[in-house]
Amino acid sequence: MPRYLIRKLEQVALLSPEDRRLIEELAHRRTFRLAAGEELAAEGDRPAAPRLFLEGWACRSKSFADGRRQIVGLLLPGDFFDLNLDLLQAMDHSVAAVTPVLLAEIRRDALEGLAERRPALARALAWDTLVQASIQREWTLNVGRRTALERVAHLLCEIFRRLEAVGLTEGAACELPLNQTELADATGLSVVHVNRVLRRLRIAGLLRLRGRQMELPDLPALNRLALFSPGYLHLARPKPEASIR
Amino acid sequence: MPRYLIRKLEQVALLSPEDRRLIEELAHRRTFRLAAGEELAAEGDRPAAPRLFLEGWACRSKSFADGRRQIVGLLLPGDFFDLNLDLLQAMDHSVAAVTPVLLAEIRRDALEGLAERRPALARALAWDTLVQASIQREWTLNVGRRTALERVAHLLCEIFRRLEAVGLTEGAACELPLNQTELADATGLSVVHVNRVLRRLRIAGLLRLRGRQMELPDLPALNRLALFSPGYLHLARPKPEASIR
DNA sequence: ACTCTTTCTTAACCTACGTTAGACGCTCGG
DNA sequence: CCGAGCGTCTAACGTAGGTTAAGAAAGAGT
Repeated sequence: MPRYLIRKLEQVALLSPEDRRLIEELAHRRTFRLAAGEELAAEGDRPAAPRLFLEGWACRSKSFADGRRQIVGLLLPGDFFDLNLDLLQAMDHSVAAVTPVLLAEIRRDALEGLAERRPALARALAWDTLVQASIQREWTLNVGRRTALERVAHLLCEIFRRLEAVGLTEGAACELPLNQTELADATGLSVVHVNRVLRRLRIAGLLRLRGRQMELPDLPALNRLALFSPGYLHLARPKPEASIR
Repeated sequence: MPRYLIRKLEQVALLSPEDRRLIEELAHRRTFRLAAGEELAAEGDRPAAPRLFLEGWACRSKSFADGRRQIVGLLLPGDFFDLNLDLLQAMDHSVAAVTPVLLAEIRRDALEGLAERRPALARALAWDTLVQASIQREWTLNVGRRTALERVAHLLCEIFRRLEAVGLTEGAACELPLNQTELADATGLSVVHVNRVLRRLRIAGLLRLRGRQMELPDLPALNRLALFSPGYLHLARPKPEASIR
């Protein structure tokens, strides 16, 4: 069931069969389904138990009273939300399902003493948390210093690479269940401008969209345009041709 | 020596004298000094041992080959850099001293088994990591959705509140060793525009600058202008009058 | 087949911010 | 005391991206 998580962790850690069994066990206890659009947690809520995304996309977002909204992160299959977040008093952001979602609740006690019992697994989970932090820094850079074109392109490159890491790409194609409003909120742009940028990418032959699927026919060119250097994802086996450095 | 860290942690956790002794011990082993402007780590470097900032300011930044640069975070006295970062292969960002800095190297083995030996302390350290992540999300929101005026104001509010948490404010005043270039890089703006915004804040009576000190004569008004709600800092005792929610 | 609703798309216009340029004042080394 | 170098400040102008508005497409439910 938690095959995406396992696939991701195995890119950077050697998991024993016992580790894999433990992950399965972690993830099997209690699973939930959410419909697209449903909120998992709202700003101000008391954080609940950590959860693992088994299927589907969600996003973290923060918003102002006047309606401005920023998506501050994407949660893809195999991602945790949030391993330790329940130490905090109140959520500082919301989490909402973008597509129908399947998730597993992780019981806190299952993680106790993990560092001693299964050090490789504990390290892999710590690695995942660090990567989430690194992605967050890249997003700050993205909205802070990239142009609109670079920004959207970068988001697409990141999504593709992250899905690739969990085996959810097919050739140059993958899912893209975000609508243009959501792309705008993730990049700090207006919907209209996102539309303009997508058109330019399409005309340049760098992007094809049909329904909720996207295809990136010339990934190296898109990576270059986006100033995408995949190092920040800290994956062990980056595709050499996907790198600009 | 690590009094700022202790002060910060005691806002949210009950530390036993033994915990405090342990922190002192952690921090005393090896200390370093860096001059203003020196780099602690560069993008691509292999991460070193975790460090604790005892005195002085530093910043994390990422940049492009064409010179664009984004400061993605500030490291203030009492902050860690980075508790677990040495699990990663390569730094995804740089860290540079903004002022002369005093820091302590934390030996990894000192943290082993901490969860069992000193659970309250281990939780306090995990809390600190989570707060860093929360701040990073707020920065993404800041550069993504706030106007230039709000952005700069928000940065000032955050700096003030974080310094207050470690006891480094005096009345309405605190240090601000960042020059306008650095403020621009932290907010995703140009230097010229930061200057314009600072002028507006000064004229509005919300900011007074002399040398490397700033004074915020009307903090509630500045908080409102900045859309600053201190919840994301997850401090236990927020000043009620400093909140807008 | 219909509406209802959401999403996408484009055009016309506007503004918040960036860019370029230069003046002015520190401070620090010689 | 001088200049070099850096940081601050301001003005003039340019542009990337926002806003408003409205039509076209695409689903979703009946």
